[in-house]
Amino acid sequence: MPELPEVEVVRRGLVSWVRGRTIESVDVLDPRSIRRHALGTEDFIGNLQGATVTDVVRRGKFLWLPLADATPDAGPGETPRRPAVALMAHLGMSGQLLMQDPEVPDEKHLKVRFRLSARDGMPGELRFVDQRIFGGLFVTALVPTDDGGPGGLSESPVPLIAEEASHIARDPLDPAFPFELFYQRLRRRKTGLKRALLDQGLVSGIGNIYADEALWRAKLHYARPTDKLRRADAERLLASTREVMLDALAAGGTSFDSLYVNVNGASGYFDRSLNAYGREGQPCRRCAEAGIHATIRREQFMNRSSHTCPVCQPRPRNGRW
DNA sequence: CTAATGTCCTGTACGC
DNA sequence: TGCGTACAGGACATTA
Repeated sequence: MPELPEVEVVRRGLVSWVRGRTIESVDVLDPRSIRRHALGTEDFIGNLQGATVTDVVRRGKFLWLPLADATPDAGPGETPRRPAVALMAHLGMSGQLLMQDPEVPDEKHLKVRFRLSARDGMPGELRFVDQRIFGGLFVTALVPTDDGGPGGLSESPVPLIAEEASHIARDPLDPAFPFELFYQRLRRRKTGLKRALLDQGLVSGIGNIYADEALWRAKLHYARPTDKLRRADAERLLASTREVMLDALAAGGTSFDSLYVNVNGASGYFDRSLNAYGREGQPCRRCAEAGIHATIRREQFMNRSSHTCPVCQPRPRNGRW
């Protein structure tokens, strides 16, 4: 279940394999994986064939490969022949981007194959594998951004952002994350804290797992009203998301059922240090250390599971906080 | 405009 | 054993 740390692990893993290489051919084995490409399979392939990958860039959980035309650039002062575009990827629940030798048999859920120009010692194919098909690929325009580039943790940020990701907020690990703007928007909302954390337009990169982990770490309940949240609580919560994500990043991403693996196919192992998510019925570690017996509780919220400690994350009463 | 709900998907786990 | 059902959830469309 890739969230920001997993997507960033994929980005870092991918960049040295694909930068500077040309897409020679594309196989779309399941058109459902490119359903967000409105103009269809032929147009998708036509946009990619012959294009050269210049970078791998991330905003929130969106990942894109900016493309350059394979043909020589237009002369000075002339307009480029084609508008700037990128190959966009979202991993959804179970998406993987794998570098693979052509000899390796197709994965069971292989959806799209890219044959790349040969390079010594490097696998010849980039493969998009996705079991649950919540993820997908499409071609998007690159457009100017007024907030200093895509941000994220990209190595070479360019002043262009993928159009389909331009509504996505910066993430908590982004040095340019605008805390004041975030806090003001949070206060203007009338909803629960977790719902706001999962809104990628407010703060990006957080999914169900890290939302539960960050709320646990900050000792905040998911239903805390956002319109009354104190600045200190918001700051602590943001710091908690950063800590959880940095731990996961250091471990190479989280993995639960081996659906998620990084670009080279290796699973992460951060799941062993989760404190709330998936720990229903088990003791709250923080309370246990204080000599208090408390059991992690799982509740349905927003059609998904929320994990809290009833002792150190008390439910708000009448919204009076 | 905001907030909340429904939809897309497949594989696994589990009760009977 | 097989069958049905619940569950996992990111992003966006739809509804209120």
